[in-house]
Amino acid sequence: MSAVRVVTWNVNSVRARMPRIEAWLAQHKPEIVCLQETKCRDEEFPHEPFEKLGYHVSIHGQRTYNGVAILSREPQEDVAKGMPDDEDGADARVIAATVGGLRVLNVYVVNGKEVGDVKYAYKLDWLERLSRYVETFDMAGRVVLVGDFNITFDDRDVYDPERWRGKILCSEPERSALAKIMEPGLTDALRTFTEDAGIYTWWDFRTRGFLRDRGLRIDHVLCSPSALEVCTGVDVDKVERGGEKPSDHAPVTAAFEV
DNA sequence: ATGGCCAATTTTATTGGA
Repeated sequence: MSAVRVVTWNVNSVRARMPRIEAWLAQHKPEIVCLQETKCRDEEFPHEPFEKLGYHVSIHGQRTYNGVAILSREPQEDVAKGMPDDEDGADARVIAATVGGLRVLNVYVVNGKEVGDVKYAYKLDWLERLSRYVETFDMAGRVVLVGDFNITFDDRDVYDPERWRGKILCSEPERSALAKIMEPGLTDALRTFTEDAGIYTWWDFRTRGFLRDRGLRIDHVLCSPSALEVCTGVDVDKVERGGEKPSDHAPVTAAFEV
């Protein structure tokens, strides 16, 4: 038995965040790290600092927007970039890898801008495509789907549920789309440990939301049954959201005993 | 009720984020 921690963290630009990321990894030494919004081309990705910290690195990058990466202390197998039905030039929002028998799928879900916007329709369509992709995963094995889902599950994930009712990140069609993705057997790992409201993973820069703890829980760790069996906890590192030049998302860590 | 901040590129504005 050994501990494997899987971190999901929307870093909001890997290059702008590098000092914070390096310090955090050096402090916590997690085994697997899934990054979203790396915001750089593959050739611009800062491989060296991660390799010096002892990580194998797989990336699926894109200039300016999107971009995802998986870091791991153990080597990665069967790295898959994007989704099978991605067209040429599709957003770089998905990467998967197998590490130590754990199939890790890292996603950066479309934001959607606002309900009714063309980007909202794109979000729902994209989620439908993700659902079909997830169906191809072997849920009898240990599957962990993590990332920035840009969707809350329910009122407990929202600092002011009435204000957000039906709005982007909280609308029923988004939540239904997420439920459909989970239908093959995925569970929101955090909710197997606590029913508490007020656990957030993102706070708006613009409203200085972190100062008043006005946040949303939109970054999730979803586990197949056999992964959930060995999951021992899920933690949001709010400390990392404070200080100088943080991302607007906090890292979320799921611990496994495998 | 509204605006606010941050990062990258198109850079002294614009776009996107959530």
